[in-house]
Amino acid sequence: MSTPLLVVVGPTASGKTSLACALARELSAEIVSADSQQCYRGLDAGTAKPTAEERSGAPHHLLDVADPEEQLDAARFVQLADAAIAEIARRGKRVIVAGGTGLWIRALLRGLLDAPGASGEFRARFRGELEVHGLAALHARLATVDPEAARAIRPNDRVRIERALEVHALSGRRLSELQREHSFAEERYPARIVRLEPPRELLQERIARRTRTLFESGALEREARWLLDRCERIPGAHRALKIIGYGEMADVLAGRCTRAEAEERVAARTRQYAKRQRTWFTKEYGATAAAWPPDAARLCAGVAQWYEGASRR
RNA sequence: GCCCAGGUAGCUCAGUUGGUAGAGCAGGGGACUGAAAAUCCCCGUGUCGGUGGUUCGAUUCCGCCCCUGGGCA
Repeated sequence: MSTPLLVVVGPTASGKTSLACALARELSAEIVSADSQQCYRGLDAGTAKPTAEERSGAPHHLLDVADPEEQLDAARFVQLADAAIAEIARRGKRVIVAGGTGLWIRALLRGLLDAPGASGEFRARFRGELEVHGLAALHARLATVDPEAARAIRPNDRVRIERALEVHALSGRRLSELQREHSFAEERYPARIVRLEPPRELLQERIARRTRTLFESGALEREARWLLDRCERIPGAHRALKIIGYGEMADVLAGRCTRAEAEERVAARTRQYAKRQRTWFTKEYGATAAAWPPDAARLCAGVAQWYEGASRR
């Protein structure tokens, strides 16, 4: 697996899609999306998925590969992305990875630790115990089976306590040990990072504009209605209501809040999300200078050379 | 014009039997190994509407004034 990857990262609304499309056209590349929400069918405008025009200009992969009730996770993403990358390379095209899900991109580039995947059975049991004993008791249990993980995980972080206990219950191994052994040592692909980092004020303006359009166009409402209908018929679909926008629109449709309140809430959550992404990408790739404002033509020149060198490795 | 209720953090509000005040949200920073648009942690000085008075001390009590609701005329 030595296909070189040009990886475009950045917070939501930073212009990853349009930059990736521009680069793809110039470099004769195809785009692999690394976005944990755009992979779902039916959630388009709400997840700012590339439009049909953008997609026809540059082939995209890993959009619309699951229904909202199907849970895609980091491991599954890596499998799908590996397959897409191999297939693109086989056709002699270059590969651009673009997306905002830091965990998934890191998993693709550096791998995940060798641990069992999510278990529905374990998680159902965990929920039952949480109900009966409370989270503090479960954190205490983690402290007995994996003290190091218990120290690293905050007592209120239900998701991580659950995962650490899950790994131990299913594999008999401590998550903390597996993490130490793995430590992202593996380099799965030669990668060149392009990190988009717009100034805060500009990003907030773009987020406000995008949110405005989402509400004005009626697209979010249409998709939310579709999703709500699906929730009534298909177990697990309600999970998608956590995606920024859909739950808020569901509140509007149920009369729980006004459109203006929902729009403000959506914009705020998007800003907060963008901040988390900025923190992640700065920590992960802060060594490479941020590309802002992005200059597609200049990037192309440097990147084309890099592809040749990296491919020959 | 009169009566009532309010005016405290960017917003919504709590509170101080007189010793200059704190929640939620917003905002800022951070963590993150199969839920990641998720989950979690840290960060709170603001003429307590204005102005006089009482008091050692007033955001708190009293007077007047201004503003916002609601009611009566």
